[in-house]
Amino acid sequence: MMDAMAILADPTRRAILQMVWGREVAAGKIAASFDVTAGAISQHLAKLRETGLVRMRRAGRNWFYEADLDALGPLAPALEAMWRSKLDELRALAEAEQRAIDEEGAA
Amino acid sequence: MMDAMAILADPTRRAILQMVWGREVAAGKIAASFDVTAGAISQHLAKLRETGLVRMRRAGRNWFYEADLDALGPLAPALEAMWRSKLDELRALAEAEQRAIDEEGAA
DNA sequence: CCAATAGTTTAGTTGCAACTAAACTATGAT
DNA sequence: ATCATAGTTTAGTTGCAACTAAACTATTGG
Repeated sequence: MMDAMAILADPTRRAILQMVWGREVAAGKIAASFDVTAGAISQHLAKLRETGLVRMRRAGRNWFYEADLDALGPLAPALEAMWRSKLDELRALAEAEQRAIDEEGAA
Repeated sequence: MMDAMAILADPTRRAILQMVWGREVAAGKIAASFDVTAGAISQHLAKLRETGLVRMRRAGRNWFYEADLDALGPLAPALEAMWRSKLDELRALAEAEQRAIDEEGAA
């Protein structure tokens, strides 16, 4: 079996985890937001499930997944911080672009 | 290039990082503590270096490596916590064994 | 200058993780 | 019962990461 760190090494799996962070999402909805096959996503979900990083619940034909923050232990806050700082970077970039546009107008 | 998370997915690289955590260690000393070739360890060190996760300093024929805690960002405390809890587990295990021995003597 | 030491770098191999396509399972609707 | 939907599972392919062995670079010591 792969350890938690190895599971999180894959960018697709990290994106999945981010998607089901704090809320349940159906497998189909997850699969739809990636450009790989549903089978591939299902395999990623299976690995996340086997490591206990996500919980699963079936409701009719839908399988709802959600991150298990407790199982992630110290990695949970680390991931949140990384995602947050990534958002911060994007915001900073957007602001820098806006400034560039403003200065262009002033020149 | 691999991202920090992918770099840390490899158990050997994590063990190297733990070894140079908070102190400089020569490449040779690092390599000696693993059962793979020095070349393999050098390649791991190169990846850690390229990602900025370790710093390097040459002194004569020796190359000293040390973890760059700042570069690890939110992952630094997470790794420390994981290592600490691993130590805690080992300690708990050792204590349980000691108790078993004590009870055997008492029986 | 020559040999030894400390380590890196390169070329080539090998195993495994991620993927696709297709088969399969289970539920819901008609 | 039959078909559609939602998803998993399996079989097979492919690319890449980790490894070894060997060549190479740079420094120290005689």
